[in-house]
Amino acid sequence: MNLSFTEENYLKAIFHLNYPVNENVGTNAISEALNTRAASVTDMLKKLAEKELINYEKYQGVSLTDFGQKKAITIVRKHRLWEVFLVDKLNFKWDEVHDIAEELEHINSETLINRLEAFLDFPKRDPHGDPIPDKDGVIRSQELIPVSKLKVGDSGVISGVREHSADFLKYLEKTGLILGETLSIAEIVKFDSSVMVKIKKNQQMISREVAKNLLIAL
Amino acid sequence: MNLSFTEENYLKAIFHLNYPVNENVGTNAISEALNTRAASVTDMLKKLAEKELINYEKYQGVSLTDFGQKKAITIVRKHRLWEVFLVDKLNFKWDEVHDIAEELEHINSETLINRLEAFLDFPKRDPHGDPIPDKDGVIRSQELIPVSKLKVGDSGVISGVREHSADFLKYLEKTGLILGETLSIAEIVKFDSSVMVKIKKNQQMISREVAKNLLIAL
DNA sequence: ATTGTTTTTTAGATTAATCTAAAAATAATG
DNA sequence: CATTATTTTTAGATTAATCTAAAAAACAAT
Ligand SMILES: [Mn+2]
Ligand SMILES: [Mn+2]
Ligand SMILES: [Mn+2]
Ligand SMILES: [Mn+2]
Repeated sequence: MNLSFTEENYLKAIFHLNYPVNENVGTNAISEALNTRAASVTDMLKKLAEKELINYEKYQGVSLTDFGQKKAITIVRKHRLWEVFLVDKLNFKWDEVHDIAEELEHINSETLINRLEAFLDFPKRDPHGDPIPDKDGVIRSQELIPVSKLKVGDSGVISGVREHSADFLKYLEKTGLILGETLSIAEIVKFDSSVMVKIKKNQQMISREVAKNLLIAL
Repeated sequence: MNLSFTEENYLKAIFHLNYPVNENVGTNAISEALNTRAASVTDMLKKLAEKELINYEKYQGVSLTDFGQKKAITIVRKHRLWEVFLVDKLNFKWDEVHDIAEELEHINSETLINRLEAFLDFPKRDPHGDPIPDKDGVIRSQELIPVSKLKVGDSGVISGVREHSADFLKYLEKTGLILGETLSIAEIVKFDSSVMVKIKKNQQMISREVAKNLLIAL
């Protein structure tokens, strides 16, 4: 079955909203994620349910069917592979690729995406540390912990972000909080839960907000 | 101004239909090229005229404005650069790339396409021999002549095709009529204008239909 | 249990892109 | 040039995706 861009965007939004937990997603959550009105979402949910892509019962929220999940994962796979292409081959920065990938993810060709994956040497993660689903839709995700959950003395490798806005990514880049760097916790400020972190020989303070959105592999 | 995929496809169709001649294009010609009904075309022409992308007067056919021409050329540029990418980097065959490029050509990012061009080493022609417009929309086209216009004894380099169907391209590939090969005319059959051509040491017969669609640089 | 708040759905419109059927304009032909 | 044939446009509908305003259901809190 061939889906419209819009339908694909809905599926992907639902996927992200209930991953990895599998709770039902509400209409309002989707409408916020997609910048549409709740009424529009209801209409679309009916259509997606009709196509057996989601499980939908009035007023109860939705979840993806296996079929819908498969479709959603394919879109995520394409999105992330294209991001790798943009960064690795075309020298885009990690804060510049999202919108372009948002369009490229809808290009329709399984061969294309499999060849792209091979061309990129089967990357495991995208430029933001997010895992790339394989051809069969399997996601090998590593457990990552936000800096805000660490204790003084803990250390680990910066491996992902929870927030993908260009502003946040640029901030991280500028202050050296880059994927792959080893980070340790020097101090947690009682007053506002700011965190003093150490990377290489440098110490720097990050806000709790930043700490919550920066993910570490232990 | 941001155009829809549909609007872009109309502009490109109009461009191809009156290139390089600059005669007005009729409604029916467009409707055939795009597989839509003439009535739909009329509606769209009004909209494109409203946006000053085409010159349109009822019953008189249309031509692109400078602005529309610029837009159309950008789409052609993107189409052809993506085709080069698919063939050169992802190992697609020249008969497999058209449909995918048909989608990729609508991805919206000037930076993307300029970087892609650099990544591909500024190719001058796409896999079918068609010239790639530069960043400023300039098309450096070489004069190509169909084999059907040549005389016995003439020779030149196979440099393009007039027909882009996969069937035709596969046929050429299989029979060794490949871009870059030098071809000469051994004989023209009086009866049906079939042409005996010579490539390397091999002679082979091609129909007039094929001869009309195979282009040679002298 | 009643009332108030939030979430979700329905009702009714709108816009883009398409279609069929029929009318109008243009082009071709005897 | 009058008549036919072809091309193009209009009229009127349809489908997808959206919206606003209002009703209905679900949830929360006295
Ligand atoms: Mn998208
Ligand atoms: Mn990403
Ligand atoms: Mn296209
Ligand atoms: Mn081409």
